[in-house]
Amino acid sequence: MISYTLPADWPTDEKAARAVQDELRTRVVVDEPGPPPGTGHVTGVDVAYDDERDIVAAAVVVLDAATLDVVEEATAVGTVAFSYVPGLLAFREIPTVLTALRRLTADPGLVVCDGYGVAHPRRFGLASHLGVLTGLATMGIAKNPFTFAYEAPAAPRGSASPLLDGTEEVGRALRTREGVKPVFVSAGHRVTLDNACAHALRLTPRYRLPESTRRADALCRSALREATG
DNA sequence: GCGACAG
DNA sequence: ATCTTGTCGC
Repeated sequence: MISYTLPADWPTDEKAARAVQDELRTRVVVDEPGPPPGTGHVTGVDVAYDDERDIVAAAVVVLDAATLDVVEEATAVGTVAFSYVPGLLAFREIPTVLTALRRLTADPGLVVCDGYGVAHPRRFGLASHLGVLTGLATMGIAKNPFTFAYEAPAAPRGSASPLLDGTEEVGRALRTREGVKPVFVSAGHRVTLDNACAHALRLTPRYRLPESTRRADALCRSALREATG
């Protein structure tokens, strides 16, 4: 069941947020392969902030998974109700992201977030949180390894190495461009890590970062400029 | 206790 | 995330 509704008891402080994480983290589904790469839709999600006025702009961009052409776009502007705390990013971004998703008429398909899924201290990063709340298949692609360890993947595009929390592989450092710093992929909800990496490669025919997040990044920035000035 | 720390 | 010019390269 797909729902873009923000829970009524959305937390506003760290303690409540951690309690919410502990309750929802048990609902993450990791035994579904997820949509096959190149089929259906892939939706990029990103947000931009104006720290001066506590404003946040979210953008969702639906792409045709086969051609990477834009199918539909939507934005939303809201108030930041949670400060940045590493590990609690979801509480800062999700409210406005849900509003943007609500404005979509197309099926989002697989949602690609700018950040982590289960590669998270509590195995419940932004992508997993969004997945559990909506029921959508989600994954995360981050630009930094957060607190996790990894060995540099081989130079060729497509090379990967495990992203480790101790001895547990929580994600993968994936080389999307030859000889360029890898991106950090993790499963969010209802997708496999292997499948998430396959999607990540299909989304990066030209740049290090996936087309989905590049598109969403550009859109949320312009939405923020429009809302601010 | 202190520093690090996705965006 | 954000503050920020010019510049090298395809």
